[in-house]
Amino acid sequence: MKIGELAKSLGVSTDTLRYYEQHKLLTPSGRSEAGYRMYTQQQRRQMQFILRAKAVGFSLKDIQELLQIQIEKHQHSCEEVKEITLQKLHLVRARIEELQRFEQSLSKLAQRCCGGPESADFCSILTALEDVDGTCN
Amino acid sequence: MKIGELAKSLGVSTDTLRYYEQHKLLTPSGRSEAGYRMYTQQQRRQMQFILRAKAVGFSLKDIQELLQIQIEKHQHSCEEVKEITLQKLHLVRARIEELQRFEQSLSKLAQRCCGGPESADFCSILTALEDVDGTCN
DNA sequence: ATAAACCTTAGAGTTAACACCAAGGTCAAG
DNA sequence: CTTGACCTTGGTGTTAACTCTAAGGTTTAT
Repeated sequence: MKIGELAKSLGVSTDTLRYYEQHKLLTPSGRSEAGYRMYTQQQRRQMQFILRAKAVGFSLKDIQELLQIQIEKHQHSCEEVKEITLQKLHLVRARIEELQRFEQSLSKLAQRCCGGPESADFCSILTALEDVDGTCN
Repeated sequence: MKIGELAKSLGVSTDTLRYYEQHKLLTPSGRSEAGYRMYTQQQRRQMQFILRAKAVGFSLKDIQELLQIQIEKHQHSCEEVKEITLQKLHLVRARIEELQRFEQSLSKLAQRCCGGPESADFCSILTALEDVDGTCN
């Protein structure tokens, strides 16, 4: 299968497939006479693995590791795989907490602001950001 | 006050202050004879405004808008300010939801994996990522 | 035979918010 | 008078995951 067919069948761009090749995530099985990249069902499955891993939040760098392990499964342990997963989980949770702090601050600011058409001279949002004691949180 | 003094008093780098100047967030009040940037208390307050806005999750681009409004308050309405705040709030919430989906998937994957020292041949995480019906969510 | 659709490489551009570097000028203290 | 701390500009580097462009070769359908 040529790059365009694989791309279309998975809903990604050909650029993405070439990018993944460059970054050692998916190597075509070979080249046609004209130099075109050729892919088999095996590569298609690997690309699906990549897409599923992306869908659960793994970065391409994580996925590289996971692929390495997947390809040589019996040389690796469950522990390794779980470790990668847990690390990502912690990272995601930390980011969620940071964003939740933002959410708290922003929703409080928004709640206290009348949001009307009057001049912003006494806007509570601006005041909060200006003043030392403006409650931004 | 010179750039280094302002920077130190606010816990930012001089690079940051120059960057903000380039991006129209904070312009020094003038230059000394030697060409050094000079700042007044007014600029210091503006920088604090910027830092507080950053702390609640606004991007520098948002802050540009907010500053514009703050500087010419009576030509703008509360509505505008609240609109910026609400837009950011929606964006933050959307990002949180995306990350929470990641969190769900990752924690389920992690829970089902034994994480032991045995070979990854039958690792449930890898299996989930490989199979069409592998429950990644 | 030619046009449309596909493929190739290499490289630049995108976004955010800085950090870092080089080469040089300035200022205060001892 | 010299050392060290500070300042200047202009430029490059960082991270992630692509996207786009240019200039050209290939295949397929009519």
